[in-house]
Amino acid sequence: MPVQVIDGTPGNLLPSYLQKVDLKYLQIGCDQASKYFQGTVILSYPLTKLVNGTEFFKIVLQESENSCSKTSTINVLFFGRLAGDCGKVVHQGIYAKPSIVTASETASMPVAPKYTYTPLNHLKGGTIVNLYGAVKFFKPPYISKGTDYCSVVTIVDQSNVKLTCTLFNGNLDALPKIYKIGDIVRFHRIKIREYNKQMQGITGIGFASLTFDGTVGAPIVPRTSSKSYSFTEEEQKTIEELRMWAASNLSVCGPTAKLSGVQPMLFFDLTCQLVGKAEVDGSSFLLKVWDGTKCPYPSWKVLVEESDLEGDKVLIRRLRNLIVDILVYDNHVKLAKSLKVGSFLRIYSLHTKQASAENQPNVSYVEFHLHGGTCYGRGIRVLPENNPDVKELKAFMDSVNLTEFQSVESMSSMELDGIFGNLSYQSYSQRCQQLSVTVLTDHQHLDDTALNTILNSSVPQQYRIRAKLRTFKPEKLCQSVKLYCSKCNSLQEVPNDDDFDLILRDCAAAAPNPEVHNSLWYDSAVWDTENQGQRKIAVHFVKHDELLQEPEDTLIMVQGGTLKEIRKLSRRFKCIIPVRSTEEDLELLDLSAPFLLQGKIWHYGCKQCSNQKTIQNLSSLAEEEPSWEPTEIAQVLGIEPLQYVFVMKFTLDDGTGALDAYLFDYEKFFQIPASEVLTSSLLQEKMEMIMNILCPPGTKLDDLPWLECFIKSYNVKDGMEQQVCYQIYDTMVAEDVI
DNA sequence: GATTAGGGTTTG
Repeated sequence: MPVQVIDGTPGNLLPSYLQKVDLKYLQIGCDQASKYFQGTVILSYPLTKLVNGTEFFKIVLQESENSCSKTSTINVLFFGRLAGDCGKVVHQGIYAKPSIVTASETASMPVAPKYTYTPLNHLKGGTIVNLYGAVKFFKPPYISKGTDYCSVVTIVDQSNVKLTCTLFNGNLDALPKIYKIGDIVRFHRIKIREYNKQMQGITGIGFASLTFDGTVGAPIVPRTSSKSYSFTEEEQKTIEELRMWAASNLSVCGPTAKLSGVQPMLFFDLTCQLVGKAEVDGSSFLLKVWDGTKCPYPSWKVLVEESDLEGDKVLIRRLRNLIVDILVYDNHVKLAKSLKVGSFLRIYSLHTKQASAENQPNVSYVEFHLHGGTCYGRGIRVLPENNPDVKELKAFMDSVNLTEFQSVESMSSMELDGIFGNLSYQSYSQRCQQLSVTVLTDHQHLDDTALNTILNSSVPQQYRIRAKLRTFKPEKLCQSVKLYCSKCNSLQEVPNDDDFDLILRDCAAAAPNPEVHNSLWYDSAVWDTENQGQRKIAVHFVKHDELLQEPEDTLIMVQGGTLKEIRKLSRRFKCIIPVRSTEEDLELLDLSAPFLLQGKIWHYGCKQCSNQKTIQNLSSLAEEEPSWEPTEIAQVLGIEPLQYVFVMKFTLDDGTGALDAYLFDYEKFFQIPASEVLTSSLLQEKMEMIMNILCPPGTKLDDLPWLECFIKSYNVKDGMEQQVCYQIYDTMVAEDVI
């Protein structure tokens, strides 16, 4: 029997003439007849046959107590009967005393070898071993100061012993693809040595690794760059056991967070998509990323030249309220530069820092820094598209955009499916490029806020929004014009012509008092009417420098005229003030009538806030070169003028929600003065045309155009009830619409 | 062909 299996220390059972040698003795030419070699079987291959039928068996032995040999393992090849006998009894872990020893390399084997894995509490310096472990800590591969990428990985197994491995490779792909704490790794041919009185693992020739998701029950799919690797059912069991053990013995809840969950002064791992990048300076680099959620704090925007920014500008603009700017520094710059826009990243130990502007100490914002160095595993790792976290992120990002797009654009299901694929970027861009029919006159730097966010936010606040105009009120546009008193904030209807006519007729019933005709500052003229009984019309022409001016510069005061006559006069004279006469003086009519008519604009005063003064005060205006400004006239007459405003209710919808926002506009929004629209059919037609563009009748929401608006929320007390209202401002219809 | 780093937060 050429093979004998012995237990315990073999030394005493061997013939005494045999002398134990170590590997360095095994040289070609040395007499090995009286020598033996002892080692642990770290690898055995299944018994097989060579092409000529000879039985063949291979094992790898490792010296048990290696002290100074450079090589600690040796391939042992058995042929013929010995191979058959050994193959039946030799298995991994036993000591072996081979009869034939060769130091030559073997040809590659066509069968899978069986590996031995050393528990972490059985490691010895100077050995090369195979290991399994759960990742307790890791630094994602980074560019070392030498020639290679470096990754530092601390693993632990059921023995509860840790091993920190320093892994180098010029090829990033050859390093373990660890994405998070708790991942399971299998290292083959890792060198063990002592460093600082602790065991250390380090890459050597032939190092290879597999990495597995550490989640209990998750599919066991190895992550590796190796084209061929062994993987047995037994190893699946090993992984599941390690997963179970790690689940209860390893703190795997890493500091991951969504952007929506960031807090200032925090280090965390962010899983995100890169949408833009730009060089800032030699030691810092900008990454623009998003994860589909919104950072709850205002975040900084790092200023870079537009031309330096790489990425889809339209997409960046579209996602601007979800994108955060991350500055990466020093050693991370080189890696950051190499990142591809669109790729999914995990950024480890990202730092959020609260800061405030120098000139606005009350306004704070959050900065995102990836500082230099690799402490705490600080770094960036590209995640593959098939990574479960990436899949989840993509699904979430799709849903974010689906909500927005479903209601606002008609998209095919194909477009929806691949919204973040390359194909869809184009259609995405086209949608983003769709111009708004309104533009902001300020606040362009602000990000859009979704309507549902606004509806759920505290009041008062201001927002930039992008929405569609579903409906508006009043439908009859003339009804949107009101009179507003800025002093008492009251709104009132514009009196109609008939009301004015009635007041005029009332006044005309009383004859003008000749006592008050002609004075130092006006000349008076009286006309009789034909076939209208006693009615007389008195016109008082206000003089300047005791002289009458040209009619187009002249203010006249009219008494006893009808609406028709006054209209006629207003076409000729600059200003008309309807008056009546008392015993002592001329005086203004009731404030239900306009106190001043200038061409087509009729000026009204607030009944509540006006404190009428004598008409004699006008003489002071007449002395100087009179410009007859309505505000000046109102002021000297003690009248609080009412302003014409458009008041409309817009029902806005952005797909996330809908709200009613009031438009309160003198002229800015439509670029039409509210004061002139009632007396100009041309302006009325123009306004109608604009509203037809903003909200074409009979159009589906999907096909409606976009409106960029700035709105503010505010509370209104209606009796006991408090109501939240929204108002549009700093917004106007785009020039190409007008 | 050796070196790189050798876990434990920047200070922008």
